[in-house]
Amino acid sequence: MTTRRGRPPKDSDTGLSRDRILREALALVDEEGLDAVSMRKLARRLGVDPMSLYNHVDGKEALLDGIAEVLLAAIPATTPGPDLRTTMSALAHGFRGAVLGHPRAAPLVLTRRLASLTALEPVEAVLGPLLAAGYPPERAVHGLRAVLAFLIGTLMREVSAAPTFSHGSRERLEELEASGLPAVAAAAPYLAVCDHETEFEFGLRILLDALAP
Amino acid sequence: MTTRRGRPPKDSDTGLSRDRILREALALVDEEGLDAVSMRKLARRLGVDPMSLYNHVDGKEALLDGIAEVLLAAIPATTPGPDLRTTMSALAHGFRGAVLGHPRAAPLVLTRRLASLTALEPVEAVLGPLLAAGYPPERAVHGLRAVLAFLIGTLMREVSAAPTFSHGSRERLEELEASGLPAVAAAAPYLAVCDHETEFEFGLRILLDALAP
DNA sequence: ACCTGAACACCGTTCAAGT
DNA sequence: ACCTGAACACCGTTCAAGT
Repeated sequence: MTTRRGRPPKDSDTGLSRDRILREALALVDEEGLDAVSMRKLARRLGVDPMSLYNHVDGKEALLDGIAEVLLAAIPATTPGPDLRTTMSALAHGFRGAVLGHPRAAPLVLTRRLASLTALEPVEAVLGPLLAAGYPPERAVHGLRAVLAFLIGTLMREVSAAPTFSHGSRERLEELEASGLPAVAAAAPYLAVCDHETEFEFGLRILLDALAP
Repeated sequence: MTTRRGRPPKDSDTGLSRDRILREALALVDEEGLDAVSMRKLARRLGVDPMSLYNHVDGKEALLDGIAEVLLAAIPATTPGPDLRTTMSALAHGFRGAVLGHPRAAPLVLTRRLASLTALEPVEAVLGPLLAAGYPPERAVHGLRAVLAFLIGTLMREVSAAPTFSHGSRERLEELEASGLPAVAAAAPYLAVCDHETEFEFGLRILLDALAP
């Protein structure tokens, strides 16, 4: 909220800026999905020539990276809790919350190799307590990566961009039962349904049991 | 290798078929990457009008789903081993091998919600031993899903479509050390490097310790 | 320093026509 | 049943021109 060098409020209406572009782009993704994003459509929404965007953003790929970074920046800062387990759990939930806040944009975070160092604070917040608890740094990093891999995989599923054997349709259940595969048939009622919340907690618990007992 | 109703060998040269299209598409992805895939370019490679593809494939999205299923079909059949742990480990390695066989196509498998029931045999191969060992089906499914989430997340990273804090560049190391974040700086040498093989084994071991002790 | 618009080389897909 | 090609409504980005 620092005043902006006396420029008139025009700035936030017609004045373009990387920030305004990224915010509008995220809104576009939220409303119409990732596939609907195009430089031209985004420019139309901003009331601007498509080429004007290139003054603030390095092309479409960079635009998508920018959106991903906006999401990452929304991970709430986490102060170390009473023990390792609760801080790690809080961070995992914070990451999940930030990503699920914009489900249609989520694949950008989960899928792109981000070059920048956004999201380094959350890493510090995990690594700090682990090191303080006496974990050797190498093992701490392995642990961090295992949890992160799990988070990325579950979130991809939650956001419905990854394979499940579900979405609870009646037919799905019948297909599974008729598959001719005995174990699949026996577990069909559970395969046909997927409660993301409990799947998330289940996997996270297992990992934290192993890492922060 | 069943003979094809006496049609001349022409079939595999100019004759189009879903199979030939998918094989050529996978080759195209392997050579030029996912972004290079277009119906028109694929048709050019097949020496055919772009519109001819639509006689065998339902559009571009369906084409990409088809490629993903080709990859999934390459998961080697796994016969149950001596114990739970080795069969589950074998399956995880089989999945990883199939995906890493076509790294540039991998995101298709890891990222798309597949409608079809390909890859149901691997599920049977995991669930069977779990149920036989007395696991309640609900818990078996949770376990399966936790492992799958981890696999998807790690593979996404291996295939370089997901965030890391590495690829072992000298500068990366220095950036991390200069980040001002003490734990990040302390663990910098390990953060700057990522051996996919050992990360994979580490995470898998933890999960299997919890699921098949 | 920023914005514009024409132009280029592409896309996926519909549709009517051919064999 | 399968293949074709013109046509439509889009793309991302370069480049020269404006202010």
